[in-house]
Amino acid sequence: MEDDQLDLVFGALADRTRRAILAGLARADANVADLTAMFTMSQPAISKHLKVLEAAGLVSRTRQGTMRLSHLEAEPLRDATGWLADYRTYWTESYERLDELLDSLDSLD
Amino acid sequence: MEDDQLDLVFGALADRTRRAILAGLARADANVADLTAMFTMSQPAISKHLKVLEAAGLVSRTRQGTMRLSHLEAEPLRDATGWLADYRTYWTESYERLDELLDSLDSLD
DNA sequence: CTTGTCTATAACCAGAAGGTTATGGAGAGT
DNA sequence: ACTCTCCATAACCTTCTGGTTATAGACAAG
Repeated sequence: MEDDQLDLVFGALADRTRRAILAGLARADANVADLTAMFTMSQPAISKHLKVLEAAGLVSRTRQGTMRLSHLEAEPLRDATGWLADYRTYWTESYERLDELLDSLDSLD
Repeated sequence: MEDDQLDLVFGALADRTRRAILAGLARADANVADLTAMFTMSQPAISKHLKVLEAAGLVSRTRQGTMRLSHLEAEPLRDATGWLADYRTYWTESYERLDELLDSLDSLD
């Protein structure tokens, strides 16, 4: 993965509002009004966050009548995970939580 | 993991210089002068980056005579990976690279 | 104790980030 | 055509960020 792309992805994830937006979109696609209702924040602020997420490739959007539906695109999250995985050999703590993570990853198939 | 902590970790990873510093520290501990030599950047700039990494818990530092050795603390990277793992079910692309990642994670024990 | 090396800190700067309010444009319905 | 809703954009403000240079502090060695 390109450094530029990682900048955008990690940068997008560095804001808790954007992480919360992703969490919301994980449950269901949503329009801007829906997302604005989820936060104590103005609608333009949400639109800006969506633009950041879109630039990072984490969200795609389609017109649906007068609305614009935001959809989670989780692919870059895998790429980011791939980058992080390079450091797994340096995870030095007890393996409890690591096992947990591995279990959850294994449960994929 | 706390939201505050994730802010710091993802924020720290959002800069390519800091990611490169982590990559360097993965190979060996290093002092500020060493790291400064690795980049076309002033020493204070590197010190600032180290401060950010330290705040995120990704680097610890010990005095070694007149030097200060920086040491990689990868634990927060695992926490970040854990957060990202919640989205694994939304990785929609072909499973080739995912399998690769799972293999590498499995090879841990 | 003076000198030299390594690092931190201060002061500064330009630009990016994250928020606001105000406004304008696009579609659907009447 | 009007209107209402949904959303984007512009303009603005404040704070944070990432860099700089200049300087001061800590430690080792003469």
